[in-house]
Amino acid sequence: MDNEREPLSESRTAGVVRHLEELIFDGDLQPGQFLPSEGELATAMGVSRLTVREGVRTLEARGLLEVRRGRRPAVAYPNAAPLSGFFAASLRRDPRNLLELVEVRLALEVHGTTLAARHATRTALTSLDLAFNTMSQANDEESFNQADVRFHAALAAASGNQMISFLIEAMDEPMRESRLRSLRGHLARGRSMDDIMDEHARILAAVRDRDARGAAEAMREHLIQTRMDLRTFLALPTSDAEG
Amino acid sequence: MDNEREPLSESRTAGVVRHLEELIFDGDLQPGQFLPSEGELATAMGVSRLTVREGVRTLEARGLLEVRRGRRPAVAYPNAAPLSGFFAASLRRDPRNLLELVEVRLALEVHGTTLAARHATRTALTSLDLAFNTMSQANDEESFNQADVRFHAALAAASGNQMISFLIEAMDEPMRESRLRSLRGHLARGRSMDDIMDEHARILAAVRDRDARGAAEAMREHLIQTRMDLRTFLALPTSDAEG
DNA sequence: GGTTGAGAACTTGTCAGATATGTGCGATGG
DNA sequence: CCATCGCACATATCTGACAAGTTCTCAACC
Repeated sequence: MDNEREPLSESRTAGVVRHLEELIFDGDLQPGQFLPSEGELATAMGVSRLTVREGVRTLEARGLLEVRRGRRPAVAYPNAAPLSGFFAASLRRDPRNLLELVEVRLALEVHGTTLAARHATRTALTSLDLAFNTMSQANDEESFNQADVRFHAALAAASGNQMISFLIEAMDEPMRESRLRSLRGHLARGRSMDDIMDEHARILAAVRDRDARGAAEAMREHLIQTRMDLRTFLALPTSDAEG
Repeated sequence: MDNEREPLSESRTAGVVRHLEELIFDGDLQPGQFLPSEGELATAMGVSRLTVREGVRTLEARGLLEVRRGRRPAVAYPNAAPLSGFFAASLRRDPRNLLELVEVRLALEVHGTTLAARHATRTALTSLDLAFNTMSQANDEESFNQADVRFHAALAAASGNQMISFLIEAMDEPMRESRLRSLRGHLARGRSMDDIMDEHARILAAVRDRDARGAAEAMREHLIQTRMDLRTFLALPTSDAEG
């Protein structure tokens, strides 16, 4: 019972999508540069403007094009929007996916921290310092969380691996709410803000010392604590297994 | 000089997208179920069918809808297509991103293996066995690689974390070509297929023994070898740093 | 009664043409 | 030289129409 059936010939919209992809990838178009207008593309490809529009929409949703009224479509700078959309949709579909996302984040951040300890440039370390200081001076939950996000983003950036950066960044927005919950759980467990600052301080020190293993371990411990905080808030068993 | 300008009121298409998202997420529509037809949606939302179509296309690109000619749009089952598209686009934009992807994969697979050792069900172990045996009996490059992919996919699935599974799966297709390169590099380094099988055997054994730490370590070593293989093929320095 | 098959009804895919509105550039005037 | 005002161009959206694929209905047939 193979119910799958390939269309005999790809739809015109699919053809437009492929054509546009070729323009973007193989057409020597740099991010920020403009494509021909919808009308021009339509006549060039022998389809109606409507069909071009649908293709353009598809590539916009994939984060490859930037469309604004009155301007021609522009090649987008690489960005994490598609990832962000994916994670956000996963969470909206089933909030239980939050715990899965936390695991992904743990894996990526621990490895990212390893890389950061090895490759962080001076400027990367500077922005890491900045975020850390902002955190320590924050006097309300909101600004603290904001600085916390910036710290982790700066650390991901320090890894020199943009893919990791994008993934971390993409999870920030969908997990914004969970950060608050985690903080509540943290306090509910009788722990203080100083603990959190200590954890971050250890990470920062190890990265600065180029101690890859120590930095990874510090990050791992921090994220395991965070995971327990979240589980506490969600009233789930707080297994303290290490990984 | 803030050149950003928010549109005074969101475009109608954006409104349609939000409306459709609400239908999908909050509308008690299960994957596989159908939305109202484009025409019905159009009259219900007071826009033209064209506008509805653009919204539908957007959500299709995000992996939330499945559209086929003659049928109404259906809610899609959660899938990794958007992730796959993202990774593929990243690689097409700049093949150097391959090494970054390898790092992401290392982070996720190592952690996924840890989870697999802890949580793998009996059936998950069975399919892992199956993939392993298929690998060992493969007699050409193509079928070997195919079984290799299945082994890693089964391992990711055994972690019980669908998010990790999706991410691994999403990287498979874009990295298909690199797998061949890695194999070439492997042989170029004077190593044999038996080495690869040994590495996999160690992983499998540790997972079976519920030895989370050992499984993670075996996977890490395997992926570091693979990374070196790839670097050899690409004629890059093969740093053997651990992480 | 159950099965099959031909349409009918519905739905998406695509086209054409038209209007509204935002962008950018160049002419114009101070 | 510089600000401003149009005008050409581009996207956003609508209407109406037809082609082509899918599903449902119902009658004819075994």
